[in-house]
Amino acid sequence: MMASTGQQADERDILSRLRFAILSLDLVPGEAVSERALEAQFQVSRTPIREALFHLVRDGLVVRDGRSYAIAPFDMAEIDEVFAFRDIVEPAAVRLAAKLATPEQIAAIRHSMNFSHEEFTPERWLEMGLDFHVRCAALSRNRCLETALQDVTLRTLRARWLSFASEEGRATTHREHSAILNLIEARDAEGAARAVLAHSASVRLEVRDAIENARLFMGRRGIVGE
Amino acid sequence: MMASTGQQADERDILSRLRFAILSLDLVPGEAVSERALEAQFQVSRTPIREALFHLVRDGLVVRDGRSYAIAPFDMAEIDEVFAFRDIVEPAAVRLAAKLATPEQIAAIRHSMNFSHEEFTPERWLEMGLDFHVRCAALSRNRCLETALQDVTLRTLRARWLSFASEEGRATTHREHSAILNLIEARDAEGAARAVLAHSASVRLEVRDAIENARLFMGRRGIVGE
DNA sequence: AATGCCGGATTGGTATACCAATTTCTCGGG
DNA sequence: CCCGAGAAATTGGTATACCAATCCGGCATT
Repeated sequence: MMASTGQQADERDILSRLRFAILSLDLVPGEAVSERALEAQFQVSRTPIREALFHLVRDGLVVRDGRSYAIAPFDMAEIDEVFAFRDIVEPAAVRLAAKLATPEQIAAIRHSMNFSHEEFTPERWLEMGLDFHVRCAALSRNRCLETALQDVTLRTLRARWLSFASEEGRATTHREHSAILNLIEARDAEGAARAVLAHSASVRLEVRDAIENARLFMGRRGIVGE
Repeated sequence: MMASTGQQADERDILSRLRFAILSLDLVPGEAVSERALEAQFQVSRTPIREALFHLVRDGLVVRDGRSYAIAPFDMAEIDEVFAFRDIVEPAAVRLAAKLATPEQIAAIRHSMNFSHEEFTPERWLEMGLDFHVRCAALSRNRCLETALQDVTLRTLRARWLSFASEEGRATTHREHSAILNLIEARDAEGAARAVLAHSASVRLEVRDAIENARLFMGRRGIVGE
């Protein structure tokens, strides 16, 4: 069946618990799930399970085929689309951010960035939810940009989770994020846009590697596309 | 209480019925709603009502303040953000569309466009749901672009509904849409991008006008922002 | 042995019952 | 007349019961 994660009734809400189970590959990509099985596993009734599943479908971690649910497989094609999309939207977002961000906002991002980097635990990294890119997008003062980036960021959540397993990957990310933030602070819109594109390209490669490495752990159904 | 729309139990699913009630201003922007009141009005149990409300919150037609629901007021600031976002994303989408669209896809869009224009009924226009912009975005073969445009299009749904009350507004829209589609067909990526921007600007003005005109019908809570 | 049909088990969708928290109303004291 | 305390009603959140559709397996027939 499944491992240790979700048996005793945590305090955390069911959405977080389910998401964690998916991200940690406790629930296998490509595998079918049913509301009732989850109800039994997580010891909550179907109503909140259903609600959580809605969110997870929306976030792309669960897919529906007709009436039945399945854990979303890794979709290489989708990942390419996500990064292509980000390359359109994120440069525009940081250009605006470079114009509009206040020093306080920048400091706040830098603080939580360092905080979560120095004392890294999967739960914290996940709980904080809004990550760097979403918070930068928020600096653009355009909620559409912010939520679009958030949606799209969520779709690579599992892959990033995989690639964040190594301290090295985290360090690279932290360095590039710092650089972007500095450029925003310096009001260098074009520089920030370029840095974002470069960062995107490197993360894209990392993510694809991480999935390839995880390929062995997953059945043929676990990875699709391309 | 409320007008004629939703009393007898239609066949249509509750999400459509609720959305229609909101779009037609049967449910007043800014007004509080409760699951139980809707349950009584629409003669379905709270479970599907909750589900529908979840979708409507996601689409921006309903807002949550703490635990309670309210019909989303028109938000002028949000509308500006929506159009700013579209001006970033849509040109990129049609550029890709101009590269990738097949003649069949273009013909399909043109057909349903003319179809829904010639024999216009509010229900059909609404039911078809995916409208021109979303379908064009789909031509980019990037699902992120498609869903981002869809999300953002939904957020101006009520405003466009208002502006589509006049045959004149519909005709203008139809003409501009045709022009964009022709440019895509001609593989003129830059021309299509320019046409989209021009169209966006004109629609933006139309939409703001429509809301201003509707201002009188709505209480102070019905319009916020700016 | 292969196939097709039937029945039970499982599924998601819906209705309803129950609860705790919040809001609203009322009524008494100042 | 105003204000506040407490009770009653209303709210969203959750659990559960019920239903119809679907899926699956086994048995009978060929």
